[in-house]
Amino acid sequence: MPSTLGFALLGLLARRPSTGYELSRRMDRPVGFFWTAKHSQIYPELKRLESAGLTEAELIDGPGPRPTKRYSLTERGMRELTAWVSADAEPQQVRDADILKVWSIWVVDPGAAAALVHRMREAHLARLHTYEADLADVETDHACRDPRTPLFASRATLVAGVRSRRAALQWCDWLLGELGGWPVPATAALVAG
Amino acid sequence: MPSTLGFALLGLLARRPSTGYELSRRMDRPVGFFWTAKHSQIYPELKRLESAGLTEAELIDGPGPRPTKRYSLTERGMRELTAWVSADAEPQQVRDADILKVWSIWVVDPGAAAALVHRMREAHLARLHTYEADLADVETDHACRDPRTPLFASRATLVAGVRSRRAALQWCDWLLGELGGWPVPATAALVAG
DNA sequence: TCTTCCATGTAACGCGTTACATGATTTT
DNA sequence: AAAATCATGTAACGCGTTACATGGAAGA
Repeated sequence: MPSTLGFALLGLLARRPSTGYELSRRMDRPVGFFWTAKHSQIYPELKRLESAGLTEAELIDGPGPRPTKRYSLTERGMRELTAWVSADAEPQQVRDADILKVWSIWVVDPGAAAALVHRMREAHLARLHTYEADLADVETDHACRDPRTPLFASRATLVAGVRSRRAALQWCDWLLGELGGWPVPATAALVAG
Repeated sequence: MPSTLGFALLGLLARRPSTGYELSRRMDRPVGFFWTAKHSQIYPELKRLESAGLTEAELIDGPGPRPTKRYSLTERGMRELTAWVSADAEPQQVRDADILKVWSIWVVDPGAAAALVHRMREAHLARLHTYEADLADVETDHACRDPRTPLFASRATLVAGVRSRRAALQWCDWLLGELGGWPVPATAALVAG
């Protein structure tokens, strides 16, 4: 069975055939918002998928010193993809370095803590704007309402992004409120006075 | 500079000194909700932190065949931790296999898609209950309101968990609504009729 | 007696990032 | 002429998981 990256590539190829380079470009967005890979990981994985019979390659004209291959899904590849989508997923554990940092936020004074949360808030806000712009773009096509279209699925992931970032923003605001009501250390108090 | 796991361990030791085994138990919750590690990763990392002068170990009585060491933070360790908390973090990229799966959800029929989203919804709900229970426990102690206490930071991370899971639940419900309005394939239609 | 828990480690492997390597075409 | 872009790969390294190894104490 392919790795998670393998299924991401199968998902890209199910939408349309591509070369390795195109796949590494297409990984950027919107799927790259939730799963990323560099080209150095993509090329070997494509070879593995091909030798597993899930994709097939056709040699085409290309610029570089090496031959260019256009990959597409085989029937077996499509079956593997649908099976993976339908299958029960074991619950994944979260890894969030920001929240880990907040878990140790008590070691700095509330002023420095608030500064940290402010920076996190701005990062979430910037990401929210990106998601919203891409979502607006997707929604100009009425096909995005039909669950059988790739565009519907892209829209669903972007909506997930928008909602999670809005929740993160609200959490930052809540946290700033909690930090704000407390006496600040000497330097900050002097500035305030 | 330590790895992210290193800072997680420094954060644990800043709260109280512990042996390697205790640290691997304490990684479970609440910090483990957002960063996990197995004991096989913790023991070598503790050695690295010690040789970097960020922690120090004291030999104590223990059961196993090997000597037991109780680790605690040095002054330098505490300084590294506060510097890391205060420092600007480079934006981390998200990795979410669930959303990746939804990004390919268009390859299955809307009935199977809805079943998948239902299972995701239940997983989020179960996690939400865990977070809420731990949060209720933390909030019995009034120290959780003071930003200079470890309990405040634990509370902040648990609130983050609650809010993100609630957002995920609402997204699942939205997605089920989008999937629901569409004609289902033969077998499901027969059951409905 | 068998299993579980306590307790500390090492080894092998897979996934992911950074860096190295090559060379044509297009842009500055 | 130099730099960026197109384009495809390999190598080295770090982080994380699974499996292996050891042995005492407590409970079923």
